[in-house]
Amino acid sequence: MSGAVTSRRRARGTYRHGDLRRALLAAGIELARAGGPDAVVLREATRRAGVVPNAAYRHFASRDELLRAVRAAALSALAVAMETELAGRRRRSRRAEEVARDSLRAVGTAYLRFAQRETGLFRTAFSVGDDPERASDPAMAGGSGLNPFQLLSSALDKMAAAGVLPPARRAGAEYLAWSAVHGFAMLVIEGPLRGFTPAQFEAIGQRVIDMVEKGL
Amino acid sequence: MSGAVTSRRRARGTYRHGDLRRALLAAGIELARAGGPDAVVLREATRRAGVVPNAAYRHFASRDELLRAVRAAALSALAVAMETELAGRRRRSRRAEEVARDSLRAVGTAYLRFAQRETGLFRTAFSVGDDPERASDPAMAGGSGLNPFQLLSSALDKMAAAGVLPPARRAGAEYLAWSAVHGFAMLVIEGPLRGFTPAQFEAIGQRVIDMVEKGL
DNA sequence: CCGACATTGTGTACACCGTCCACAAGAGAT
DNA sequence: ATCTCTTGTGGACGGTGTACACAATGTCGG
Repeated sequence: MSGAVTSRRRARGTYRHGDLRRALLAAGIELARAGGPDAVVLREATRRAGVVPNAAYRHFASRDELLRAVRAAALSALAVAMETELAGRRRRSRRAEEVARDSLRAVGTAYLRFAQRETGLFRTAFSVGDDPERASDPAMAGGSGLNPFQLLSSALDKMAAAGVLPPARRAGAEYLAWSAVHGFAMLVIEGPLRGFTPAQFEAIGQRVIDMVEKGL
Repeated sequence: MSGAVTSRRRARGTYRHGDLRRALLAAGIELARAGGPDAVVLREATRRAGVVPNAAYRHFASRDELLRAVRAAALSALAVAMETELAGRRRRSRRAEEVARDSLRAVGTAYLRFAQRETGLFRTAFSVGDDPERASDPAMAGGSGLNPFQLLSSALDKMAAAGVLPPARRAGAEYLAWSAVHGFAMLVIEGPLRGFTPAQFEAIGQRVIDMVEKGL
């Protein structure tokens, strides 16, 4: 009984893992996806990577730092989802006003759908505290290099440029739009609105976006 | 060395505690107030009550059940804050429309201020999953017997009655209003908007409420 | 080629957590 | 006074994050 049975470790013959940081991050993401932030447990990630718990400390200073890395990946995935939704709406060219409005709707809709489809990642992305607006970290950006917050800002800029959003109300509009959509997502995911069917979610979600568009 | 030194237990001479459930709940509330839901740790609560960890299991089936009780208390405190804010605005009598609008603003403002002042309790109230809409539990109501959600509904009813909110848009309006305010609170408390000063919080919070009023 | 050195994974250990089980101390009814 | 039910105690187990010493491996200057 040397060492091949106890757990499912040792699929690897080499002493060195080779790509442990990435493996731990991938395991962490999988855990977050399935169970949200609390499910990101360091020991389980190392187990999945086929490595002893302490090995993680060569790549992350603490469980919390691993969680932050997972969080960045989740934000990045959200950014990609937004970009995809945005691209899908650029079909035929229409009036600039309509395009601008549609950008905002695309961002909001992608946000809500992501929250619904990737609940664990969504919760992980927002249930952890981070330093304020460390916006420049490319780890949480999408293909365009913009993170979710910046994508929203860009949509609002477009609205302001198209004259749909009065300049006086442009400043801070991110906060208003984000608040509404984010709050709705949270209430449905782990709040008192749990149990909504996907259809209800979609319908009321669109009404939330209507409210933003109208009330901004 | 019989038993009087090790921890700070045994301020009590009697074997029976007498009011352990309440003591544990009080300790749990204090923990939640100071550190949010994760800080509600069963063993610490028993320590503060001067009792051995397992004693808690005579009153709560699990840590989770203790947490739910704390959560109910937090919701009740929020309801009270709303009621206070509502009462404070009923100064001179004005037009019904204005009163109705003001009720909604009072509910929203109280919500945000509570989130700001009692951050730990606020997070506890909403960061834990519960069965959908177990609305009738009086443990989470305020002095009026209504819980926060019901207070919001009542404000919206008032608006509908006063003709400020078209009947067609009354249904589901709770979700819209709540989403906006809740989302803002979450973003400021533990999201990317952390670091806002109280003044910013108050100012943008009022704009969020403006948006709701206008966009509903 | 080979030994010094930096990197990365291992082993052992600790404190803390939630929870299970058997048992003892008291309260209340008969 | 005894019987029984409730409530607190003691001890244990498996799980977690993490600190420390050590071993295996890669790297680089000679």
